[in-house]
Amino acid sequence: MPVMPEQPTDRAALRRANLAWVIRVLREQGGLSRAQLAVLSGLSKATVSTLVAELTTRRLVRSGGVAAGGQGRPGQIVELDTDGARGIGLEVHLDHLAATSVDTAGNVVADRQVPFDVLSAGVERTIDKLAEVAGKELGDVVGAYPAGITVSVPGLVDTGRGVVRLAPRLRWREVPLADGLAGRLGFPLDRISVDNDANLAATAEFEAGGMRGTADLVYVTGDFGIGAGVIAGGRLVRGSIGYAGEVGHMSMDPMGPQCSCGRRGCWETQVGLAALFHALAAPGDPVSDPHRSIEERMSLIRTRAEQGDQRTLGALHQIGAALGVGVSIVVNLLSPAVVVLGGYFAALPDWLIEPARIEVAARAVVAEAAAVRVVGSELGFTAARTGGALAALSRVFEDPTQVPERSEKTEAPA
Amino acid sequence: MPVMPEQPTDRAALRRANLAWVIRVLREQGGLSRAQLAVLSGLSKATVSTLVAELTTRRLVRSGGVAAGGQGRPGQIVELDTDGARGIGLEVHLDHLAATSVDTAGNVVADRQVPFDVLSAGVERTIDKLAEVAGKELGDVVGAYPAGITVSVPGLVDTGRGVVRLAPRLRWREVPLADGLAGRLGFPLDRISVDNDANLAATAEFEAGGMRGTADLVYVTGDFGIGAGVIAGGRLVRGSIGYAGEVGHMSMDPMGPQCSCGRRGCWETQVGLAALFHALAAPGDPVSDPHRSIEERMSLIRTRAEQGDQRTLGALHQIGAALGVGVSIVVNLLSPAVVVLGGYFAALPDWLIEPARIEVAARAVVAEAAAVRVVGSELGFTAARTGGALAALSRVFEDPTQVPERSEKTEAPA
DNA sequence: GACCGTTCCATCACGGGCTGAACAAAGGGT
DNA sequence: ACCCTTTGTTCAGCCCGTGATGGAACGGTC
Repeated sequence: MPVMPEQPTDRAALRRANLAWVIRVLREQGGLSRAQLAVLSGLSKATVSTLVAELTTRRLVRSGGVAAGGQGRPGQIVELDTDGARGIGLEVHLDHLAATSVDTAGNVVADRQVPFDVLSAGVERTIDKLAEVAGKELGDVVGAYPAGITVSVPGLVDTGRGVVRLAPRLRWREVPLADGLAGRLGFPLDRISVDNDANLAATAEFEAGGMRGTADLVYVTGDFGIGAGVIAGGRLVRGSIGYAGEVGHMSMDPMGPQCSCGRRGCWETQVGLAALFHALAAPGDPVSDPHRSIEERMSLIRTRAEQGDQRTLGALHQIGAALGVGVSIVVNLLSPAVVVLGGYFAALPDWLIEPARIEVAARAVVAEAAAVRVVGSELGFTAARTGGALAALSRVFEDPTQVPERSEKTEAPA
Repeated sequence: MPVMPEQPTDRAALRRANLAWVIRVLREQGGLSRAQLAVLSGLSKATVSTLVAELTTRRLVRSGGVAAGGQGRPGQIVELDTDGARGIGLEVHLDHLAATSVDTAGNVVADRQVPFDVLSAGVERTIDKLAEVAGKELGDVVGAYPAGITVSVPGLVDTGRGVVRLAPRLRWREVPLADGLAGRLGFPLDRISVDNDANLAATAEFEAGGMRGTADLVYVTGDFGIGAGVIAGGRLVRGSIGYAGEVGHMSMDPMGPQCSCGRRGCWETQVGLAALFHALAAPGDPVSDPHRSIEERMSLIRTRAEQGDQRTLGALHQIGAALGVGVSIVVNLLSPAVVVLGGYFAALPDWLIEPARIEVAARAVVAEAAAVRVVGSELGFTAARTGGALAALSRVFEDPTQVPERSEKTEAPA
């Protein structure tokens, strides 16, 4: 039985939609006067005034001075009240836990990361520690409304129930993460969600950063595993069971090297971190030393590339080209405006991304499709948790009425 | 500047949304009483009654007898009035033009196909003939409201302007098809649209047929070229410039055969019709004879396969497996619930689809993803124009108020 | 067959939200 | 100073969904 795509609308929903519209347009266009909002929306000035008044009592917008220039009475600017609400993103990673808060303008206002060995701690103690980190982050949200918490996990997630179905790198299976956090934090379960790291990184690029508002965008994670987050038509593509974006095992070469999954020539064997280390370092080379941090090893590689080391440059070029071949498949299938390369790809942009661009351009079906932009992520390794924070905040933009009203008395009289 | 995703809502939009909801739910669930509609929608019975009354004056719903069983007063069934509106789908194909009309229940009520050589006729005379065919189809729409016309074209389309950007097989480039038809037919331009054949075939499978309502669905065309139509989350994925679905030139094997695009190992070289004919027939074999129709040649192949011809069976198995490898890439990226194989794939289902299924299942990242169903299209070669008709009709489901009101006097008194 | 309970549907006064016009407010131009 | 322009608020009005009420239709029961 197909699920009904949209709910029928009553008056409250009408109001919610219009409040949400005002928030969205202010977020995208910055401060505007009521009159400008009325023109943009097609609603009457009276309606806009009441909408702004209601949003003000919920501390989602505030007065932002007067508009300069022009003749006639200057408009009073309405802008986002960035102190009104916060979204919180948490991140579970193999070797650390992290938390990030964003305000309604999309600015990161707090970020903390603690080293943590998830494998040796096990599931329960990891959730304990994650709740502790989240609790501190919630403590930093002083006057603002904590809209929600979204946890980024490198694995397959049942977003409906907040359960991590399978995260091989964490050795997690069927972990009820949202429940665990809700219980430990005393935070409402329906405002806690869990999602895949690639999906959230794509969300971050879409909602904030340089690619903001790009409705068709693909984010590719670069780690030992390769994953993708797909945004099409301004919506995250999850697939029928929420497992979209599993591009690491695309078959790229039937004669290629053996993959951990048992098959040959998966994309991961060509462009994964293991492939990078294998291609540019002999055994014993510090670059291959698993005890060093990824950042440190990236820094070593960067130094060698800058010094013109031939083996390093050759390996990077080869991996960049293979990256481009895989990206071209995604591009031809989905025709995004931008492909954002994250993880280690973004750490070595000068040597990986240009070869990838060339390959993508050469494999575009038509010239226009070659106009796709292939860029490194500006958010770097914080993309996933930033995306989580933005995703948590987005519920406010969809339904501003869930934010509690405050006493209107916030300004001192003259 | 990002386009504002949704418009602000005024009261008329509220009404439209609720009218549209009633139509949609009746289309998916069949006839329902007002009371059932009220429970399903959460709206009051009073509101449902007024909605039904308004839809009745527009001849989109009608009374459908009384509900049997149960105690209390039996409900009066409200059902779609299938005579109220029609969607018209046109199809431009290399060797024929065709038209199809569907009623609001999704039934095909008229279908005509005329042989036509698009290449020798040229653009203008093709549009002339297409308008003639469309005019006859419009003539069959006697009392019903013709909601719109959508033309299926095997090529890249600017759906916003109704222009065929590039259709190599038709040798068309920058053809303003919607304008041409509107002028010749005297039909309102804003109700004529043009779309890619794979997109429309995917729409047809999504809106009608056995896969109806499957929100995540991929349709793969099987012809000389290979294309895909992608539906994700119940929405057609067009990509940033409308060129999504160009899967024919996915790089499957760096050492594979030369492709017409200049590269090696494109998927098309493995599973396109040319690959099929090459694999299972020597030169001079009637199966390779380009003067015979595709249907005739498929029939020959089917006969040989049924007789157990080893070369035929081997070739089909090999192509089916290559089909599965490509499909697995799409499945891992998008995680659809169903992949529908159309074109010639659907004409040889017993020999192509089973090997494809095996390959897809073997390449699924996790067991649940292997649950994807790989099926042949039931709509066969009419999928694209049926999808066009359904797409044209869908504007009525989105905004029922565009259908003109009629005099309420339709039933004879007792 | 009369009565009752149940369910369905239409009607109507009510209320919430948007609208359009009128009006006060705040600036620039002459 | 005066006028013009533009902004934002106020208010009566309208539209649409709501909840209550009551008639209608049917099964069950005595």
